[in-house]
Amino acid sequence: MRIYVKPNMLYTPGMPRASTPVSLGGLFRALADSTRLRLLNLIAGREICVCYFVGILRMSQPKISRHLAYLRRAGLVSARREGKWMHYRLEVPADPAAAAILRGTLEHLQQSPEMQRDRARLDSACCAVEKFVALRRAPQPAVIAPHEIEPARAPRTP
Amino acid sequence: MRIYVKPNMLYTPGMPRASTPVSLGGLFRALADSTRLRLLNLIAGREICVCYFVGILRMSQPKISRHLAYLRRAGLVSARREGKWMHYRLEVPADPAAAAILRGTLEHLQQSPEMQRDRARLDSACCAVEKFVALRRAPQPAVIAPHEIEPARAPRTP
DNA sequence: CCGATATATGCGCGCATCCAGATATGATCG
DNA sequence: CGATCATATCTGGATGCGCGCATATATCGG
Repeated sequence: MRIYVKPNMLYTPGMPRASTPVSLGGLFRALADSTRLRLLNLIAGREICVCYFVGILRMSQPKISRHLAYLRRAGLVSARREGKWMHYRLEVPADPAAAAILRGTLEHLQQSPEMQRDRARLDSACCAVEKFVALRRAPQPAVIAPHEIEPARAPRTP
Repeated sequence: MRIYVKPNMLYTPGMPRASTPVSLGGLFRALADSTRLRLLNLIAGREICVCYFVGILRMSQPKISRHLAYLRRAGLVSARREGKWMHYRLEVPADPAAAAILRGTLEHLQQSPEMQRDRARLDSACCAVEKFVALRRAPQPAVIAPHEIEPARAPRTP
């Protein structure tokens, strides 16, 4: 059940090196692009398939895919294949500092008008798929339980 | 009382465009470099002169100066000239989201061993200047009152 | 197997950003 | 003024990174 990492997959230059232990520098590099911020904003709390991103952000599919790959290499999202579709979900960095910063960032993003618009488009796309997503039977985004994406919120967990 | 911006100063390419209203993307770009993170870690809470950075981080003076210029253009630090010396201090972004993220980042940086080492070197440099700073009479870093750099932190402020 | 579909990757361009080394600028001192 | 010091900027080369376009890969339906 490998998660889409081909055995002979080349190192694609221009991607953050660390994949699991996101250093803060790596985290910020991953966040330093508005397309990736919009993707993260949409992905927060749900598991979404790529076609929604393409339809909602109205960007080319390779561009979306490339940024998702960047986020995947940075350890901020993970992918699950289901048939033809790839579902992305937020992945909480192992480094607690990085996790806290990411969480705070996502929180602040929700106050941006553009981000709210994106989320609204996603919500309506879930009810009227063909309106935004040019795909016939695109799978619905699945909401993820809050505790799955907001770790270490509790005071103490041994 | 212009703050070191020469009237005919060229636009230095490769710097973030926005200087005052730091968008989140701009903030993250400014934070996406480990040298700048180390500088911010040292600068947090003090007003420091450039020569300390050079001595403590053991990097070339132009490199330090360039990253400080980057941070200055990003609106994260400001500079004050005093004779030959330039003193840098943290500048809180106008955007409250950016300010919160910056504050949180600085907080988390303090837990990194490398950052703690840097701060320790700075502390001892204040007592034994010539040991780290290769300058004759380098001015001492001045501590800045917490409320000046940590806005809206607190119900309580001594 | 074949074609369609969903997604990922290769390639090339252009600009941003890194760095080291050289040099310019601004201030102080003799 | 001229020397010196602290700092900033320029130069040039290597690399990072975003983009569009073309193409590869994986899966599904017939």
